Amino acid sequence: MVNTTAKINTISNCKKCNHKLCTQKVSIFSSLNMEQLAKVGDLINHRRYKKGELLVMEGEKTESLVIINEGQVKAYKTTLDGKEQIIYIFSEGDFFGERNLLRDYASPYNVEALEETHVCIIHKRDFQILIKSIPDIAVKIMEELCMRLDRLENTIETMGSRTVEARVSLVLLEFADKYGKPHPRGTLIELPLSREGIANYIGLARETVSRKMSILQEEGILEMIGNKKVLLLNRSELEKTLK
Amino acid sequence: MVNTTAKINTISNCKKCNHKLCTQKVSIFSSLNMEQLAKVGDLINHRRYKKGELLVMEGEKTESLVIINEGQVKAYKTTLDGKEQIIYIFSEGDFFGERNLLRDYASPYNVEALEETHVCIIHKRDFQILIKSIPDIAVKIMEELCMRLDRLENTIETMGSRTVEARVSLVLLEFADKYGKPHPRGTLIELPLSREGIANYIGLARETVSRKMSILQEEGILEMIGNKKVLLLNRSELEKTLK
DNA sequence: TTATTTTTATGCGTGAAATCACAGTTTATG
DNA sequence: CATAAACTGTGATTTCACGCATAAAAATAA
Repeated sequence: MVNTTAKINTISNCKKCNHKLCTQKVSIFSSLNMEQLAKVGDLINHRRYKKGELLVMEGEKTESLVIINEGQVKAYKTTLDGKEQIIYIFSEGDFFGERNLLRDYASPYNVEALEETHVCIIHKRDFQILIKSIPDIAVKIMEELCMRLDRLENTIETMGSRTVEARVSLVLLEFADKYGKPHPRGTLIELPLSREGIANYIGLARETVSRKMSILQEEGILEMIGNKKVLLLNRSELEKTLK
Repeated sequence: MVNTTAKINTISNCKKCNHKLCTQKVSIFSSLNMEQLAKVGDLINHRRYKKGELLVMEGEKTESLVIINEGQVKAYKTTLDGKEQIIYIFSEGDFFGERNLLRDYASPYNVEALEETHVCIIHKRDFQILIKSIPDIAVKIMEELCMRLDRLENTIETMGSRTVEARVSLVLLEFADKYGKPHPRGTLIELPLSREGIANYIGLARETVSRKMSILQEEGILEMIGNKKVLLLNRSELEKTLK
C-alpha cells in the first residue's frame, strides 16, 4: 500500500506532520498528551493520492485505519444498475477503515479521492496496541461512530419520506455547514461533488437535482456560481422545505 | 422512569436475571468474567412494557442504556407529513441509548414496544464507571455500532437505487436472518411488523408493499400465512432481485 | 362461536420523477 | 489561449409508485 514515492514524502513531512497535522487534527486523539501524541506519531505512515485515485476498493481487505490529513474522498457502493451510491464524504480529520480494526472483513465501499489527498495510515496491529494502552481512544471513536449513525438515520428518514425537495435541501444545508464560508450576501459553498455526484449521494437522477436547484435559484434562495459553487442567500427559507 | 411496579419486579426477578439473563445475553458483556458480571448485575434495574407502550419519546433526554431482555421494540422518527419512519427494530440482546452515555443529548427517535417487553436499565453514571474499569466494553459497543452502520449503509444503498423490489427483498432477507426458523419447505418468518410497519421501515406505501409481496407469492418465491407469517420458499431467487 | 375491529389486497387514475435527447456551458488540458 | 472534454440545463416522453376506494380477509373481543 505504501509505495516508494509515499515513503519519500513520509520522511520529508514527518517532523512537521506528527506534531502539527494528523494527530492534532483528529478528534479521536484529542485527549492525548504530548508524549502520547509522539507515540502515535511514530506509528503513522503517509500516502498521497491524486484526484480520481482509489484508496480502497469495495470488497478489498484492508488492514489499516486511514485518517484524512488533507483533501477529501468519497465512499460509495456500486449498485446493481451500475450506478454509484455515495455514502460518505470524508474530509480533513475524518477517518475510515475503523471496522477492520476489530474484526477481519472487507471494505463495504470504494473510497476515491475527490481531489489531491494526503492521508495518515495506522496499521491494525499498531492500533490494537494503542487502543489498549489508551482506552479513551475507543470512546472517542465511539463518539464519532455515533455521529455517523445520527447522519445516516437522518438520511434514511429523508429518503423514506419521499419529498425530493427535502433531500436536496438537506444536502445543501449539510454542505453549507461543512464547506460554507461567510460571504456578504450569505454563505458561499464550495461543492465537493458535481450535480451527478450530488444525485448519487441522495439517490436521485442528475436532471432532477438540476431542476430542483434551478427552482431554488428562481425563488431567490440560492445563486449558482459556475458548477462548483453555490451562494446560499436565504438559509431559513431553505430550512423551511424540511418542515 | 422506574415505577413501583417495576421495582417489585426487580426484586422478584433479580437473582435469576443477573446470572442467567441480561448480562449473558448481551454481546457487550460477553468478555466479562463471573465476578465482573456480578458487578454489572448490581447496577441493573428492570422494567416491563406492554405492547404499544413508549419506552422513550423522540426529543426526550434519557439517562440510561437500555438492553432488551425479552420482547422487541421499534425505534422510529415522526416525519413532517406525520408518518413514522422506522429506523431500527431491537430484539433480545440489543440495546439503545448508547448515544446519551457520552454526550448529553436527546433521543433522536421514539421507542415503542411491539409486544410485551422486558428491559434492563443501566444508569449513565454507573455505565461510565463501568466502562472505565472494563475498557473492553467500549470496544464491544464499537463493534455493535459498526454493525449498525453496515445495516444503515446498506439500507441507504437500496433506498437510493430506486428499485422498489430490492427494498422489499432486502427487508424480507433481513427478517429471514433475524427471525426465520427452519421449515420443511424453506424458512418460516414471524414478521415483527405489519405491512404498514414494513412500509414505514423501507419508506414505501403500504399498498406497494402488499403488491410486491403478492408478486413474490405468484412467482412462488414465498407464501404468505395469515398476516404475520411468511414462508420463504426460494431464498436464492429472492437474493437475485438484489443483484 | 359470532360479532366487531383491524389489517390486507387490488383496481384505477393521477402526478412526479426517471429517462432520453440534445443544446449550451463550464472546466480541464496541452 | 484555444481546443477538447466533461458537465449541466431543459424540453418531451415514459414509467411507476402513490393514494383513493372498496372488498375481502384476518385478528381480536365478546
